[in-house]
Amino acid sequence: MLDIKLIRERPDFVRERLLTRGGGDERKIDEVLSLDEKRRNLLGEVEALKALRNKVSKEIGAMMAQKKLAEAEVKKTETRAIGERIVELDRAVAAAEQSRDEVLLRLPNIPHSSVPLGQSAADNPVVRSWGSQPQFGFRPKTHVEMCEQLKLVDFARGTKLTGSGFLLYTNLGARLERALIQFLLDLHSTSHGYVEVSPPFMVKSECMVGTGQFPKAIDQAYAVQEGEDKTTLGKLYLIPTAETPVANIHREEILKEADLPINYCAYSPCFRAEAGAAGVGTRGMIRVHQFDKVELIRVVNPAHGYDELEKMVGHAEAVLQKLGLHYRVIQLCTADLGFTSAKTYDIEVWAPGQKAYLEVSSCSNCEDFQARRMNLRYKSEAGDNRYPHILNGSGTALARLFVALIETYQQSDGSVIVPEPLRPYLKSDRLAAS
RNA sequence: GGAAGGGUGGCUGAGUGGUUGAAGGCACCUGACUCGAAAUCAGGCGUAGGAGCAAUCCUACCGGGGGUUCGAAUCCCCCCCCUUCCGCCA
Repeated sequence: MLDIKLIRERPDFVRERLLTRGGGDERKIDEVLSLDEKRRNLLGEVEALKALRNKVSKEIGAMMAQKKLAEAEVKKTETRAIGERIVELDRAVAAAEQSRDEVLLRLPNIPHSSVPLGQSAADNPVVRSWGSQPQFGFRPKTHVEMCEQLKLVDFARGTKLTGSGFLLYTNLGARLERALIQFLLDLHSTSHGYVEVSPPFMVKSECMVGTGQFPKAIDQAYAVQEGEDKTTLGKLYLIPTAETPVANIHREEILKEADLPINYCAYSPCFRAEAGAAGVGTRGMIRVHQFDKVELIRVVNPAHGYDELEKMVGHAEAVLQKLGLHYRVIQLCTADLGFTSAKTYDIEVWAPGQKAYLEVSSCSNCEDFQARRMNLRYKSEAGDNRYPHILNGSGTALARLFVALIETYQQSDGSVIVPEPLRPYLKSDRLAAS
């Protein structure tokens, strides 16, 4: 959530920055300002009345103590009307505040000044790349062919169980998935200084608001119903990423400055309705409704937010380097930036069977945008409460990593060589049809 | 799910309708004393919103929400959480 004070004091700056996103949100600034002014006017009015009521009530108390009962009764009768007016105005203030916040909660974050201007994803610059596209002496297969031949994933039965976009990993496929999760968690927790956590896979709507999925993207979430109790429907949501529960761990808290930075890594399945994406890359494992991911979350001092973002990208890149997978890092331009992010790098891994780069990580600094929504603060050395920067990065998403891995390491005989770092986890150096 | 007890400031712990944003203690900060420290003494010490150039002032907050009242931490209703016991259960 943007700071209402910033909008009040520098509306032109906010409008100009939002304009670079191309979403038309800058047009809502006037609405926010007028709702905010309405709220403040009502607030001033009701607070003056409350001050009056408090004063009179004390006077009544004093009269009662002096046994001037008749006089007190007269005052009480006079004051009754003030109370009624206060109730009305309180409701009006709450309504104005709610209207203001409804608009405010749907405004995206302001892009950082270092983010390149652009009109679409086509304008995202490539920052660097690592390795090179592997060459094959044969036509490389797609992961779909390979999964079927090696029986790594049973697409048909996954669909039978739940529907399209849900995967049934089988045998060595299931083992590989589990090996990858463990490899990733071990790497980040032992080599990169992240504390491993294992969060709930369902959260309350407050958490979804905190990390920015709600209210705007509520159509992308799966809501849960408890047993036959229909009143519970919509109270809990399946998480679209571990970022949601993990970034909210300290919501409503005031941390100490010395507690920062806080670094968490977590595995979770991710549930995404992908509403409106039907028909787009629906075949195979590239775009599914449930996938595994290891997420990195950092809560840092704002002074170091952007240095820490660079480091976090490095942590995600280390995954692909260790696995020997060719990738490139791109920076999202203003038009492609996610709702909560001020600056984002995406990491795209090369998948030879797809002849395409697949996004396996997105690393963002959301600055204080999420901290403000979840009321997460830290007490500075100076003694005042401030909002920390919250960073999130995939380290990395699994279904696509799985794809890149088997497509990259496929052999002419149809088997897959397992890269060195995974062998201890998989207890095998090769995936082959049995 | 049932029963009982309980949720007050960083901690502890008073407070059952009227200068209580909240006694006392601990912790913390500043000053005095001291070569320095400890002890002691004096003062300070919550969060948020609003008005104001500022000093400062006002409003709200005692788990959350609603109600009664001129006035609620205190009374009433609903909900949440914690502890213990019982039931159920991987």
